Amino acid sequence: CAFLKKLKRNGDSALNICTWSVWEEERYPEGIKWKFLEHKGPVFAPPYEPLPENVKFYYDGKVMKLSTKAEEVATFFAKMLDHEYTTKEIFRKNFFKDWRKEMTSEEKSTITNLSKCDFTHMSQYFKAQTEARKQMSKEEKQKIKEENERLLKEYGYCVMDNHKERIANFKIEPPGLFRGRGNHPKMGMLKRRIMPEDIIINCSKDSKIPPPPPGHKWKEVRHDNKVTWLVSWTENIQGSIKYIMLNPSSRIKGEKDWQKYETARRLKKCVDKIRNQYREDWKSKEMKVRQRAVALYFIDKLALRAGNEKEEGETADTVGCCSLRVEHIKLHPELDGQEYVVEFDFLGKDSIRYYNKVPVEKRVFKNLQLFMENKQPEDDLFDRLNTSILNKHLQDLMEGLTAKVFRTYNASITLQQQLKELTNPDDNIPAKILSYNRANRAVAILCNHQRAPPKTFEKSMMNLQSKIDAKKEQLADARRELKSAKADAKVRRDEKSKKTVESKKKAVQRIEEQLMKLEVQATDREENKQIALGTSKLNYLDPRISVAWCKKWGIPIEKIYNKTQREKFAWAIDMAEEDYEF
DNA sequence: GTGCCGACTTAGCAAACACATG
DNA sequence: CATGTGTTTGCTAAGTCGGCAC
Repeated sequence: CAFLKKLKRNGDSALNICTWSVWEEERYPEGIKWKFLEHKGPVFAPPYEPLPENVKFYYDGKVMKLSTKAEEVATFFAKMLDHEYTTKEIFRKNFFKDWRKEMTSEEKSTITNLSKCDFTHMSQYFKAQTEARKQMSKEEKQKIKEENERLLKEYGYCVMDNHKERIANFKIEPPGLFRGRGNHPKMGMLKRRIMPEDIIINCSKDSKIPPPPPGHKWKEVRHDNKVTWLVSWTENIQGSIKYIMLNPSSRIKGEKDWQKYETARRLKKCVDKIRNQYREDWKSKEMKVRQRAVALYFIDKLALRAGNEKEEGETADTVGCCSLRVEHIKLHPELDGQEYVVEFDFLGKDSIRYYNKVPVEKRVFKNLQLFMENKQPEDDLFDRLNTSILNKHLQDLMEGLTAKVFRTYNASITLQQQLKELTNPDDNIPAKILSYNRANRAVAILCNHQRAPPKTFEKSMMNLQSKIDAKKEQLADARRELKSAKADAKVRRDEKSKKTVESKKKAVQRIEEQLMKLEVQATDREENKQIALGTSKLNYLDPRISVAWCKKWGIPIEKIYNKTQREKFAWAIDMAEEDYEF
């Protein structure tokens, strides 16, 4: 459809005109995700293989032979022995409770104290296994690789409408011990083995329905074309549903991704109005409206998440904007020469700490003081607000607007601005890429995408530094050689020595360039110590901005996106020209 | 409104892999 | 060719948000 393709090229939203994809030949009515879906079902975790006889478990110093079920769960713990969390009280308590459920009554009556359990022999056995796997011959490794490829080929793809699509996670999660992030009350609980009887298959009626493993039945086979998943089951820790879905490279995911950025671009058009509106609302007579307006200001300015309520005791204690509590902020009328500073300190998604001191407008500050009046530290800051109220309001301001759109919008617009600001036309490619990474980094910092500093960070920095030192020496040598060659040429005045000068010059230049590249690399790495760029790149930055930037400055797209990322963003690579504006 | 569920996106970490280096 | 290092991929937990029942 040439018309739609042109719309796409111009970056205009075809979505405003129709809700189906320009990639798809056929149109879908509202809510319909596909017409035909065929797949081979999931791959189950390999069955438990009992330990060899010579691997012993000891209870209270004495050898004890465990039943297969109890042994399996014991191996989960043994495999984690080196990990810090097996020392944690909650982890141990949860594990022991669930382990006991798997024991025979005899085992249950004997094994009453986890501290008397000795898993070290089992642990050593697994370590030896890991080691042996590493030492495998090339042929053996090749064989495993081929087996994996076979599995991928057989189960890793499906047919959705007229396309063969890659499946994201076709393997069922194996049983093990649950480890939540942060201080999770359920850490150590047994994540049970998923059986075909737990599995719901979703595919089209007229497709070849995947057969369950011999001797088993599916829980259900359904034909729901209003959803995108192929397989689902209910997980036993939180009771939530898990899905098998398509890879980000698929039409259905790509289209959704595109749509997400188009919504963010629509926000761009009305964000000024919305900002004026919430600034007005700071003065509202209604408490609810004021809270809503201050929360929205945080979401917009600081890219905070919406912050749904969570069930207490079921998950780690983390918050987002609407669920902030009084204890998470401190108000400083004056701090380090700045007025009206709010100090945030709370755990967000994945228990990542958000710590920030932000000067805010006086009205916001005064409102916060008001919201905190007569409250305990553990009380909600925005007691008249939740995500549902906020999102309903946002919906009124713009169709399709929700709290998370602000994160997408601010991330993408920041990238675009930073790229404009930081890219120096005279820079060479590595320096331009450094600029790109810095722009990316600005976004990651905004979104608080942190990572644990790599374990080998210091060492790797030192290695890089010594490389730089070596290169500097090499450069000094090359310069000396050039100098003497020049002197030589002056005396001799023949062609050969002139040529030598030229080649020495080139050598110096080459080394200078290499040195610069290394120094750029060092800067980049140092600045990136605790920052994770991947998440924003993958989820928040309109890929068309990056594609356009690459085109504009002649940077090969491979320098910015690796293979997987290029597959995910194929739609954008295909679509964006160098003049694309977010 | 509130609580709950279902579907989907977003997230950091660890294992696997690829590639450079000695 | 082994080894070490940086990059990529896999894994799955943890969010968002809409819809439904009460």
